[in-house]
This record gives sequence, structure tokens and C-alpha cells, in this order.
Amino acid sequence: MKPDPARKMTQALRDTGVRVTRQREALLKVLTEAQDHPDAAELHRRARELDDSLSLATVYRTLSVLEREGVVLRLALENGGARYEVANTAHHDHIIDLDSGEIMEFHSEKIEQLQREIAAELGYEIVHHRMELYCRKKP
Amino acid sequence: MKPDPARKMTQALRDTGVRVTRQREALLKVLTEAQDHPDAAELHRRARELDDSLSLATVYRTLSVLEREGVVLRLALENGGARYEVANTAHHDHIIDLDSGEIMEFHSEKIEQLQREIAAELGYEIVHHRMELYCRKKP
DNA sequence: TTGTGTGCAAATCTTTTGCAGGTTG
DNA sequence: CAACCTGCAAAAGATTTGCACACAA
Repeated sequence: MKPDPARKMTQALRDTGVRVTRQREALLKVLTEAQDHPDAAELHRRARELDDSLSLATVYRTLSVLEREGVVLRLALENGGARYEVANTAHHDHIIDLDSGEIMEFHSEKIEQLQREIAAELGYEIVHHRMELYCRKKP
Repeated sequence: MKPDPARKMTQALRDTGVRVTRQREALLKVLTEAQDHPDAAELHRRARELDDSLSLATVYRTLSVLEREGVVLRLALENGGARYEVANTAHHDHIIDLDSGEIMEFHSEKIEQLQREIAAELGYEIVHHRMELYCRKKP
């Protein structure tokens, strides 16, 4: 009974009819352990050390399944390919350090509330949103 | 002396050493007249009616020049290629109707202020930001 | 067993670039 | 005239897909 955080996802996935293969387990492990926001190629690199047969195509296919299942979030930042993060944490937005490339997370309930009000005024409800602050260290 | 809004851009560009060619004039006209948020291919299609020799490569090259000059903004929404809009209007963010694909604009000084405060707490100043609300009509 | 998932390679899609010739200021 | 632009076609980078085989449930 290892306290593997990927374990409960695994079961949840199986419950919705998604097969959990060796390759998917490897990717899930890498995703849950990632402290950063890796892109598909980087996830492939990392997961390969757990299962060296894993192909990049499968990484993409799996990521797309996991996104559909609500297990991962795809971040489409301004440059480069998509980056991914597990969706088990509370919702948050991102601050990107333009110089170092570092990605930080933040959350503002006040802003979210204002967003909802703005959307509501136009007769909309928000399905999801993105907010990214591209920043530089203050002098 | 036609009251062409592209005219003053044209001069501003020349002033910073950017050559205003036939092709660039066509693209500028299409951009300033666009009421929507076209992508490169669509801009190419429209500008071709003014200058049928215009190539897609030049559209991309010109858009990148115009972006560097601060004349256009590149929107990297979640799906598909980049979309563009002229930067002569006040700053705003976007609401996307997930069903129709329609893109609307909004601005909230309150939110912008909160964003600045959040960045400042981490020692950052915002260079630019993006906020997109992906919405559906309320029932 | 049977429907899913996978690796590989080829295909897409969007955007960029090398090169030789054309144009702007 | 010199520096800058352009069209074309090929290259690049990211992601998707067809196919025959493999495997989870």
C-alpha cells in the first residue's frame, strides 16, 4: 500500500473506463511529481526513465485523455508548446518571470468575483479562464 | 488627403525607419478595417484582394514587424493559430463565446489594479498580461 | 476475448527562413 | 545606390493520425 498520489487517480480513471497502462502510469507518476510546468517533450524525457519504450505520440494521446478527464490542465502560454500541470490543486493563475522563465502561481478570489460579474453583465457564465501576468523584477 | 486611419501609422512607421511597401499598406488597411480578430491566413486572404501578389510569408514577416513596433497585438488564444488586432485602442482583455467563437472585449481597472498589487507583493512589475474568459450564454 | 492503447512513421498545421531578385527612401 | 523587402519553396517545431500489433480488463 504505497501512499502514491498517482494511485487514486489511477482508480478514478479505471472507474470511468480509461485503461491504465504501463505507459500511462509512468506519465501519471511524472506529472504528479513535477514541481514545474513541463511541456510534452520534457514529460516524455522524464517518463522514459520509468518506461523506456514510451513514445512521444503516446504522451500526446495520454495528455489529451487526461485533459478530457479533468486530471491535467494544459497551459497555452505565449511562447513555445503547451505546458501541463495536474489539476488536483486549487484553481490558480500564473505569473511568468520574463527573464528567468520561472512560472509562479497565484489566486485572487476578488479578481475571480469581478470576472464573474463582468461576464454576467453580458449574459455569460464563465466555463474557464486564463490569466497570465508577464513580469519583470522591480528595480 | 483621404482620412485613412492607416495613413498616420504609415508615417509613424516610416519615421522609425520601417519601409512602407505596397504589401505592408495592404495589410495595414485590412488590419485597421477588421472588426474581428483574424488570423494570419485570413489577413492574407483579405489583403490579397488589395494586392494579389502578397505572400503568406510576407504577412507573417510584416505582422512580426508591426508587433515589434507596437502597432498590432498578437492574441494567442487556446486553440488555433495566433490572431491579431490593431493596438490603437485602449488596453482590454477578451471574452470568448465557446459556442459561437465570437470574441468580445472588456476592461476592468479594478482587476488591473489587483493584478499590479499581486505582482508587486512578489517584487514584480507587470510588463504585459493576458486574461481571457471562456464563456457560455447563461441559461 | 475484445475493444483499447501503443510505437512508428508519415501527415498536418502554423510559422520561420534561405536565397535570388525587386523596391523603397 | 544601398539597404531593406518580397515571393517561393523548403525547413522547422508542435501535434495528430493511419496502421498493424500488443495488452488491459
